[in-house]
Amino acid sequence: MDVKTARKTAAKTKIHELLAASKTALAHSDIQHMVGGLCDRVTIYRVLDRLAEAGAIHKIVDMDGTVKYAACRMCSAGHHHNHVHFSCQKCHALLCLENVVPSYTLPETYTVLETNFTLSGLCPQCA
Amino acid sequence: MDVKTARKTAAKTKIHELLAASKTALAHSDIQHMVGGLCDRVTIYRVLDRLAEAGAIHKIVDMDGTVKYAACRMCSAGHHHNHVHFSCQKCHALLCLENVVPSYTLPETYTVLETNFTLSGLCPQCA
DNA sequence: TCTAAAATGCAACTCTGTTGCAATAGTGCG
DNA sequence: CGCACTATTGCAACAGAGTTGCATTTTAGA
Repeated sequence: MDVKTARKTAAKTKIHELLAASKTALAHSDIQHMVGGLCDRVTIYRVLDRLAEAGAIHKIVDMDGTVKYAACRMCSAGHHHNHVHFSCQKCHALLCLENVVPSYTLPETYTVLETNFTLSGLCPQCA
Repeated sequence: MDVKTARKTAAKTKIHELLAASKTALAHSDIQHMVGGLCDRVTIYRVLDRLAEAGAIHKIVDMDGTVKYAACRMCSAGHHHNHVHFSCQKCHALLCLENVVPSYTLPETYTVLETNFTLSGLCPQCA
């Protein structure tokens, strides 16, 4: 049982701060640009993985296939990520609509473990 | 107004047939494997683009970011793609649940142009 | 049959993400 | 405080997906 104890590092702290401060989900390239030369490209990937693993952030795949990350905000209780994401086709921002939870009916034969609802269009700023 | 007239080619026919015959959505790599040496890797990309452009197939981004394609079946009327996709975590199949259409309520300030609902878990075969 | 343009093949390239390994730096303990 | 253990980082090299330019082939229509 070798339990790994996470360490506090500059990169981890900075990246988590950036995500927590951002109103929209950020792509790896956004983060890379924002941290400047603080750490390596690979480190960012690894930090994002660790933060996601730890449940501090969640990973979102946009409709166009780009991967983004957002800090978990209202996930404290139960930690479900079945809320809706909105992807703006103009400014390419991806935002979490934490309080929009869609409903659907599925045959019993399917076991749902995760959901991903993404709406695409124009956000309030770009409409 | 130079209208491009589409041509019927071996690659296009074959790829469309494959997609029409498949119960699940196929990735580029699946198709590449299935067509054998019939055509180049790049040609597959271009044919898929053209078929999607023509509305014969639609492009789906899976929850893990992989891109897949499926023939349009029930899209004849209105041609909306707001049905649900199911992604199996075990066999990695991606299937369209054409008759499952979720409902949700969104603030008026958002303009929705496209939707992408993907559920992930275990399909009837793998459950 | 002939021709314009659509489609293909090939090579080279970009972008995103991963992996192995040596070097660096937190963290707990004495 | 100083040490040891190991999580974390940087670097380089690699893998996979997708794109682009260009010369060549092929289709469809006249």
